[in-house]
Amino acid sequence: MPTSTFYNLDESKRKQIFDACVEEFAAHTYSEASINQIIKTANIPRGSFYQYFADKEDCYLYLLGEIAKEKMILFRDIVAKDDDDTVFDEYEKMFDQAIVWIEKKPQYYQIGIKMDMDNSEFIRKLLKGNQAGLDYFASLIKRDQDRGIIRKDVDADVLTEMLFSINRTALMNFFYKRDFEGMKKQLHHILEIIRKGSTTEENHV
Amino acid sequence: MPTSTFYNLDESKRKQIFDACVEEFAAHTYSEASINQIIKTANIPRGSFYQYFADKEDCYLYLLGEIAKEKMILFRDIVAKDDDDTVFDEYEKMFDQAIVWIEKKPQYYQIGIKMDMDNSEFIRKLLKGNQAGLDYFASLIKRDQDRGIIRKDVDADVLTEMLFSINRTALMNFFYKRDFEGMKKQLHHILEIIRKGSTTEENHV
DNA sequence: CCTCAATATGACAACCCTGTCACATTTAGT
DNA sequence: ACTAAATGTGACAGGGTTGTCATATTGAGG
Repeated sequence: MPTSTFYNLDESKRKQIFDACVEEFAAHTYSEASINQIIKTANIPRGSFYQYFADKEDCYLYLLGEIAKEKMILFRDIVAKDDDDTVFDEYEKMFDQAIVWIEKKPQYYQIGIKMDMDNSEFIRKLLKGNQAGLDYFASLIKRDQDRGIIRKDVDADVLTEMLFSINRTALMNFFYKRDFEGMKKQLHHILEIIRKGSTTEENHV
Repeated sequence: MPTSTFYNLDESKRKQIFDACVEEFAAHTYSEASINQIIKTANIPRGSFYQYFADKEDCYLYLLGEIAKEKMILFRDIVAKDDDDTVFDEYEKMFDQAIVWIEKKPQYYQIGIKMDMDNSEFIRKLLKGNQAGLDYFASLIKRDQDRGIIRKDVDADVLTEMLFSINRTALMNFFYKRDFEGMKKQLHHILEIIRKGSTTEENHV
């Protein structure tokens, strides 16, 4: 937690510091990010930084917290759920949301990428708790198996992993190429393959 | 290139240094790896390191070269090709090979993982040239489309990316869990889904 | 106006790192 | 045995990092 001193600051100064953190943690891994750089960008003296944050970890957690808040606000009312949606439909909707997020705040997304790239103990612990999404998707798949949409011999966990693995790659690609329509089409195509397979009917032995 | 002095060393001493490099670069990213640590592990003085290698890059390239040599030797005669193989069969064989490699030399594989994690200019350049495999697979897919095994409306590049993305995730998983049979089964299951799809026939509209 | 707490500040210690270089030692050839 | 080249060596310079702390400044209440 940042100190009360930090929260007593002008909002403009707080933003100045926040922005400097975003810039640094988007450009570098947690481990590689430099407080020296942050204070230089934010234009505050070294001592002040430590008046506001206990240390680098404190600063990083603050940053993640703020980003999570913004994300919450952005997506609060956007989630249009349709009970007829299959897991694939929901997946596509989620993907679209992710793309909106990336386009709106590319730097925040890059912070996530860099977070994934780090393998310090601190970050590994932080990432551990992030597997709720996986369970949610596995449950959707099971639901669709009960509805008779997905074959029962498909392993829900395996399919979940496939979807997440592909999602990761696709978002990464999007991030670098920024071809919104192309990416949506490509993902749709991938889901078609996962739905119906890639081989001709004769080969569905 | 290491200096001639290095190659004039006893093989045992060279191995000692090589092993220290493996240990360090398996545990840390290229950027994070420390020459200090290497010389400590190899038990050689600082000056000697620079008598053998121009710098860290030189040392790393030497390491990669040695590993590539070993890999070549290991796989020289193992590649049993069958003209009736589909791209999926070849893919599975490749996966098996990768698993053999990981089981034989887990540290070498980890060096690869750590290499992927680094994003220094030097490593990025190094990784650029590594996309030959992708093209090869795309060509196999097109071949199977001509053979009538894979549907023509499937985009070869998209399918290639799917396969590689999944491969990556699967190998990563294997690396951490080391469940050989489980992993093989899981990959087979994934390929079944990619072949035949995951939905019931009624839903193949 | 004066005092005391809150806040600002940059020099500093302590710890990393890499690459160099003058000097010591070993080895090979005459 | 003597010389010259090859090799071994660790102190050092110059750069980075984080977190601390004594001191300066500011602001608010009596």
